[in-house]
Amino acid sequence: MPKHDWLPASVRARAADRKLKTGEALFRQGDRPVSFFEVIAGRVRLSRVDRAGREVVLHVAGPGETLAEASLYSDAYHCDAIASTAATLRAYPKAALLAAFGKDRKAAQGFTATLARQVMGLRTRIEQRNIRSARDRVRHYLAVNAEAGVVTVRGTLKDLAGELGLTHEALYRTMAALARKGEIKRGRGRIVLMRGHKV
Amino acid sequence: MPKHDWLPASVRARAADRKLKTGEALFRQGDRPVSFFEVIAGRVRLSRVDRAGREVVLHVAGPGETLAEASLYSDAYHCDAIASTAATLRAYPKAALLAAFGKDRKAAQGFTATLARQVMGLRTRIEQRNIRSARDRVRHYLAVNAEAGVVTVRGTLKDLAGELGLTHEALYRTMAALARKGEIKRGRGRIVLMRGHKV
DNA sequence: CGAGTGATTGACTTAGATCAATGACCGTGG
DNA sequence: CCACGGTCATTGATCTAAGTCAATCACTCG
Repeated sequence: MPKHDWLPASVRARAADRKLKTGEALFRQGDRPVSFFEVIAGRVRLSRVDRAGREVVLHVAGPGETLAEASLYSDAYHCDAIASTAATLRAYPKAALLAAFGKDRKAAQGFTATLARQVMGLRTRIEQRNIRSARDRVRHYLAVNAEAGVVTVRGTLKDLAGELGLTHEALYRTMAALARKGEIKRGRGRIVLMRGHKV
Repeated sequence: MPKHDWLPASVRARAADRKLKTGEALFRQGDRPVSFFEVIAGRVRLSRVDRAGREVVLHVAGPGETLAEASLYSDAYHCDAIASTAATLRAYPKAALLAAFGKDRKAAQGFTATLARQVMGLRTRIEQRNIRSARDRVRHYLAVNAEAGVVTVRGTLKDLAGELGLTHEALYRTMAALARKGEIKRGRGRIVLMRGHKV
């Protein structure tokens, strides 16, 4: 997860927190962006309303995620941001941020590098979703996220299931099957990949 | 799709094209990045090899796409890039690009804005993949990509099926069903959303 | 005029979603 | 201190939507 360590102190100092109740809007399509947001707690969804009047969700941002970064470079939001749960947001003034980028080469570069890394990570996740089989999807996830053959699971398995685009039941079953076959070993919060198992 | 119009002429001038045969490597994990690549034709996959010796694909880049942007800010590739088909790549020297960003505020900002837009687009695609039902997935796609109620299909429907994470058969059937219900009207290369159909 | 590919539809199969139930583990408030 | 409500983890049974295999038709391109 991005640590936002590229944020210069000058901008951090001017951050303001804002709380939203469920269903409350942070901004609406067409509003002029004055801030750049980071989700501290809760969940906020970005959505549009289609011609048939239905809401189309573009993204759901959770804690640690950042919101509508493209709006930093445009003068109107192109979607609504609405709290899906009670939520706390950290608002960084857009002007201060842009000014900092102008002055501070490191800050601008840090921001760009963060985005570049995000792009690559997101593409990897999409690639993962192209895998139909639950087993191979899990294998792909494990292979991509392993450090020296060990995957550390942050959060609950239910969350992981969501990230993988599986139901939690499917994930439990798949993990159980892999463990049964000796492909992995499970411990609290960590999964060890056993190398050399027959494919 | 990104037009790369933020690329300053100074960098464009120093671009060099390179052709790869199927299976040929553009770069390998650990190599020092000297260029930033754009796919002109063909397909190139980014992948790693896991502990069990299997290749894990991180991303497949097609024409117009850009490769390993994060490597601009790191001094070693963290994956291999291998041509999946015969391919043509455009290489922009990393040093020239970075230098241009230092001098030319507009260029740096353009690059960052492009990345920001990509991040949002990719997140929307992931959101779409969270939708299980083929019908709703197609509906989501149409709603997100419609301009004034009309979606222009670029490329073949098979390609679109791939982008949606569906088999082409499933897509054909779903589209036929939506057309039958009067939800959409199809013409060559375009799909018209009919508003006011009952949900 | 074939050969190759996209578009389309049918029949069949299956993997994974859904519904459901149970046990383990908290935290918490009386 | 413990009983209770909540969530996670896990497993079983069932069902269905989408994948797979297959065939046909319309094109386009040398």
